[in-house]
Amino acid sequence: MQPEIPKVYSPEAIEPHWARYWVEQQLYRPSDGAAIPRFSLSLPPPNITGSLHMGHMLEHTEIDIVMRWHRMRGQNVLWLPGMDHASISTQMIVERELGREALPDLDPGPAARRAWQREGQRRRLEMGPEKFVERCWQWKEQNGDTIRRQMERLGASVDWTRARFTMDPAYSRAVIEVFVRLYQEGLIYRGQYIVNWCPRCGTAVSDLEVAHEDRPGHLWYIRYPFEDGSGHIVVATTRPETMLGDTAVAVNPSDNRYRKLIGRKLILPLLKRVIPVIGDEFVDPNFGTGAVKVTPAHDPNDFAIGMRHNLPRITVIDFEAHMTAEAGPYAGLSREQAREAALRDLEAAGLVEKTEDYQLSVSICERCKTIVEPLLSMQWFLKMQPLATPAIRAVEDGRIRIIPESSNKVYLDWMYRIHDWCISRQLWWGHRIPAWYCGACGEVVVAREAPSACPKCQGSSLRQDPDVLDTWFSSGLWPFAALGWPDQTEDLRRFYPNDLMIMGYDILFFWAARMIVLGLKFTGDVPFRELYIHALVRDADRQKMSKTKGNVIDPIEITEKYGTDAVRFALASSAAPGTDIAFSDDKVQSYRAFANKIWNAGRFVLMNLGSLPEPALRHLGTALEPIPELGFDAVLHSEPASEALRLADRWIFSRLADVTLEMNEALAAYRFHEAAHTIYHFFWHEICDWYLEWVKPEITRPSEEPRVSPAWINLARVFESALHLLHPFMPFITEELWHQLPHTGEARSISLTRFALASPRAVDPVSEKQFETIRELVVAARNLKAEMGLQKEKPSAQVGSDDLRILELFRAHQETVLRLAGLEALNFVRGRLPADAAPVPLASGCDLRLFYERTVDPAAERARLERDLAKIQQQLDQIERQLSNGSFRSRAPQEVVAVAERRRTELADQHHRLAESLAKLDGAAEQTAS
RNA sequence: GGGCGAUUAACUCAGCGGUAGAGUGCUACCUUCACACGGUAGAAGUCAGAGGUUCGAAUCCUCUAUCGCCCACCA
Repeated sequence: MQPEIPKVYSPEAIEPHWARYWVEQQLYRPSDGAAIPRFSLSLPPPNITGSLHMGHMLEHTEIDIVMRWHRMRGQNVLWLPGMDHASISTQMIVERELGREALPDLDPGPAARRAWQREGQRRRLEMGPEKFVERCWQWKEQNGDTIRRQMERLGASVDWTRARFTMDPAYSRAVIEVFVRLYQEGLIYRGQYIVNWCPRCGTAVSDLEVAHEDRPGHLWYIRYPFEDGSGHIVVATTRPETMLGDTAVAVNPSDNRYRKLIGRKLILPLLKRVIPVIGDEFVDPNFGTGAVKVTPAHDPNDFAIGMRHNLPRITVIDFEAHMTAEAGPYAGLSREQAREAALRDLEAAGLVEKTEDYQLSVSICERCKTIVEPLLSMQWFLKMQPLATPAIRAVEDGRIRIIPESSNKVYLDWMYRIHDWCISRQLWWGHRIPAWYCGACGEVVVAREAPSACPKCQGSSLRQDPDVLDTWFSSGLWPFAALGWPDQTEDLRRFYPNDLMIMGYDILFFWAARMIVLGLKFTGDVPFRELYIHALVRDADRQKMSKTKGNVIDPIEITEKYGTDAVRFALASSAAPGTDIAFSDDKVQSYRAFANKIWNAGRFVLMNLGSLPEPALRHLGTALEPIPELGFDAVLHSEPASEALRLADRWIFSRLADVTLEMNEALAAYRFHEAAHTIYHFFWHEICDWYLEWVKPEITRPSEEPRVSPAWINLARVFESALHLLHPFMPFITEELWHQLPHTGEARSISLTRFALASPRAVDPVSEKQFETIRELVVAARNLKAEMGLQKEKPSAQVGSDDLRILELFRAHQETVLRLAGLEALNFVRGRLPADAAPVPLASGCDLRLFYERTVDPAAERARLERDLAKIQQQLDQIERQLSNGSFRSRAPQEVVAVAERRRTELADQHHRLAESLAKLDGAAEQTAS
């Protein structure tokens, strides 16, 4: 007994140690040789804005499982880590920090957050870009470090020597290179267009960063009088304040009500501007009044109409969502105030025909929830159409496989309808746009490096564009830029394209689509061959985790509470593709129990190992060295062993082979939950419940032999094999236990060993069948004992069968059966047992009875028999119904019919014997009664 | 307005054409020398509803209901 192995597993006692060990030993650098096959993946770089959340942990767990699995199958694995500068998020968080420093006394909460944000923004503008960006860098150093420590703690087997940050000088060079080349090809352009403008963030955002929310609102019907006083047209609008910027009213030219009015002039109410009635196909005659007010500067549709009809664009709302001077008397009001004022004035002028309640979809800034204002502004855009075509083809022809398949359609639908991408942001933290403007002649210079003079007029007053690029522009380069592109580095050559990418469905468009587009454009190859889309982690009530709801689970906290392995396993076993994960403490607890089970199984092995003499240990160490697959069954079968051990060993190795194949298949298809359940069940309910119990006497018997018994060797092999299979899911506990097993030679980590023990050759249906037969007997005996209330006793039992081979099998394993079933003795009878003993009929065709002193309550006995009989009856009915169906026999596969036949025979036999026992019982009762 | 997904034991979820499964919880018994974060045995489900295809459907098809998500330039 080694007292230093505690009974209850404490993850905190070993996990930090191995986490450090893996990093310090640099175990997860791929080898330098040209060893193929390789397997590569670039980590979706977490934003430096925060610490890791459960979504990251799920993602990192899934990736780590795949990486460790491939590594243990002998592949040269690169998992490249990194972090993203997250332009807009970081800027907001750093602003809030500044605000908090200025107003430290506010009670934390939504109101305080808003106040800090406002104050922080003010302070940012005060301090200027240089100082602010410096603050961001400080934040990055601090937070990047936190994230890295968290990843280490969670056991991510990444190669830290290759870590990248999206604003590293080398990475920034790639970003500029891409921008310049796209510009030179005419794919990047600059222009005044309607963009989604967030007045709170003070920047343009892309379509994807705008969320839509249905809110109750109104539809106001407003009269626009004709210039000549001959009546009016009624238009319907949800945003009356924008009418100040109207430059036309549009109707559908095919609309008979309005057709003849096209070309006439209206007087725009409130501002008294004269605007024309125009005809445009866009207008839906069936909506509202069939006449639309056109505001080219404040609505994307109207902008398009304006383009077609050459309408003026009048900006009446500014970048802070206040009314401009163009709004006349409303100038200076907020958009909300302007709406009220305009309605009041229209009402007063009798121009509001009616008001209807109306459910409208408002656009809000994904980040700060402020209502987005479509505004005209000068921005940089990337033309997507020409780039989308190859990106569509790559997925359609299978060069990129998206899993699960349903995501394919989502991706393609979006790609087919793609719009140009606004890539400039009015922010300070990020990649500065490499464009310079000449103060003298207005020339725009896009270049890799700051030009010293204007190439057109030689003027020297060049000013760089103050804006930065959308974060996703730079992260879109991740799979190749992180490997050193634009230089043709060795890493790029060896690890690009990546074999796999794993991400959540929430960033499929933001990121996956852009990586595919840019990867194909700049490397001529796909960025990754497979894309696995994982689910989102929600709380126990399926709510999204969010700080405001207060339901966020911190990965480190829960990891410290239950152990990383338990949390990882809980995530992996819940990760069925397609559905989000409802995550709860309960789940983790049950896998902590699993870890404890593994620990104690290990303790059992190691404790007994401790009692072995030194030479025996060396012998075992040698036996545990990886052996070539071919040698496996030779070793298994050549060792002399008792009949009993050979069956248990053959069975467990057969199951081990099955399980290994199943797990490999599941993991290859990213069915993490399936693989997890398979190993869970195998370890607990086969290895622990049956195999360990079966071989226990052999193992616990003290030995002074220099060579350990075959039982020992096989136990150690099974246990080590199970550790191998578990390792990708539970790296810490398996690493610890593996190191405690005797190994000869250099043993650096279980994660670097190759799993070679499970040969398909070990699959042995005969042994599995024999084992099942014995298990049925043991379970039936235990059951009967419990039924009879004999749990505490050790009764004797009798088995009867016509099948001598089964009796022979039981006799050979008599000792084991007695021990596992808790029986005193077992005797064998050729033929069936008498019905008046009310034996239990087994599916294998045997009868089992117990001998006991106590007189049995006939009513209880009867209840048992009736219950069993009813169960059998039901099953029998079902199968008879099936077999009596002629078309089943003629149409179902032969195999299926044969199985059904066999099953019917078994059931009919059991049914017959139960009925017989019941009849005897009734007969006896009648006799007693008479 | 389009599209996708879910609906299976008290709870959380697997299974997705051939005898209804797991974990948790529940019941009874057991502190037996790996483990009470344990062991043994057990109870528990007309697989949302209605049609259809099939020898056979929880599984495929259609419709309905409820819930959830994504996309969309209907003022």
